[in-house]
Amino acid sequence: MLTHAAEDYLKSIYKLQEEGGKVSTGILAAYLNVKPASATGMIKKLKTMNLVSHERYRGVTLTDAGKAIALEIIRHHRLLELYLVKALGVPWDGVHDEAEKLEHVISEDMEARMDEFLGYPTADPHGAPIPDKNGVVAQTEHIPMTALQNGQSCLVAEVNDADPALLRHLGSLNLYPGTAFRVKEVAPFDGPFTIDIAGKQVVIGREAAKHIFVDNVQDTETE
Amino acid sequence: MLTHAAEDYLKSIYKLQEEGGKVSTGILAAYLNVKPASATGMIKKLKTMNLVSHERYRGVTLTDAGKAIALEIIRHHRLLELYLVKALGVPWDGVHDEAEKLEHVISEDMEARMDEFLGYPTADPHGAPIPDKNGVVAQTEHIPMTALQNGQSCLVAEVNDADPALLRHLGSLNLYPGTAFRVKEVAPFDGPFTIDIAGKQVVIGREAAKHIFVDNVQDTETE
DNA sequence: AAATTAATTTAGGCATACCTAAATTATACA
DNA sequence: TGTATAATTTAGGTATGCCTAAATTAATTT
Repeated sequence: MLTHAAEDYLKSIYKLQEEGGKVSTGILAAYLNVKPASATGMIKKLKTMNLVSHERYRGVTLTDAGKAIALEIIRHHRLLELYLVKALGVPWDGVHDEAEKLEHVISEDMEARMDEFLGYPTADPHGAPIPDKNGVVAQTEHIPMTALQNGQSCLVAEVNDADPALLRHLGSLNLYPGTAFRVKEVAPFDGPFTIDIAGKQVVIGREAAKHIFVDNVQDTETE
Repeated sequence: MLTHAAEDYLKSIYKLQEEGGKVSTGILAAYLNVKPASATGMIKKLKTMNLVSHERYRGVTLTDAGKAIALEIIRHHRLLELYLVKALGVPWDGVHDEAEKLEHVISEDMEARMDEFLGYPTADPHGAPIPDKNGVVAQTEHIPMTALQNGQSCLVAEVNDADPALLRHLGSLNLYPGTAFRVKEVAPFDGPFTIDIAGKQVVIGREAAKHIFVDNVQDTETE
């Protein structure tokens, strides 16, 4: 069995690979709040286990075996987040940290039981896809909110789960995945967004908007 | 924060203190499947943290602070066991190992939410008392089944949770805490027990009986 | 009381996973 | 192309928690 740290490295490499592309030692170290030298050491170890490919100075890539483990951990994490919200009523800004600890520890049996309890869900409370038990991730098209134009309407698809304070803020505005809103005004020079949501008018700062992703974007009349 | 290993030591010292009395380095090491030298090392560390008292060659005792932590971990473990049975339908012979891993990892918030979900229970699925959130353990009088005489009836109070195979066996006989039975015959020379349980007649081997504890013992007519 | 046996502790080592500091390699620019 | 800068790796050190083997202390037996 792998150590928790090794699992965290694999998970992080997967995520960085998804969004960025090339995963350098430095990027990985920064992402994990660890010094580059420490990342070098772990990469070496993972390489001997055939979980990553690595060429000096050229970055890491997951092997199929490494990717399978990364997806398994991500599946645990996201199932746990949803389970904590649905079964125990934990607020959505609290589930990330709890799941971060539990994901390394639960058995396959518990994973299966939570999956069944939740009705085989495909997204966690923040809208991130839950890989199925074979590691298949439903492909989704999420557009950054910052790309929206005046007058466009859409559905919240996903929000970044890392910052609890941001999540509390978004929760207070009801910006949960699945919620519809319409862009009323985008202030110039990278200013804030004014949106219509559930009949109310709300201002979303640029920084917050960067952490929100949407889909079902449609052009509507600007009044 | 304490390491998982340190928590396991405190928990084990507490349990050995409960049943036995004096906890020697060797007993503790054997209980934890560790060499005596390793136990010596951890005891030293726990002593510097004022969690145990220790005199060379005279055994360990928990300080109040150490006892509080031990009870906290035991509370986690037993709440988790009951939660896994009630909320996720895990069979009672599977919950011990799962709880053993989770007990070190759950937050106080999760502990409180499980406690509420379960209705502030006082015993785990094996009948062991769950300390309350202040570390108070309800005192119970559990008599070993091996002390029962012909014709006595009683309620199952607690069974040893360590051996899954035994638990499966007891489960198949419906010997869960709370279940009533009556001793029909005790075979001489430390032989097996024949009991009446839910209308059926069942034979319980001596070894199994050692792991069963009862209460509400009453003398009934021997037919 | 001395000698044997058992329990405990000390000493020294290993693996994990982190760190800092120094050395190396690659890249960018003048 | 040579040199400065940035990224990466190597080298050596820390702490945890385990191990074995040797030394010490206590308890038991005769």
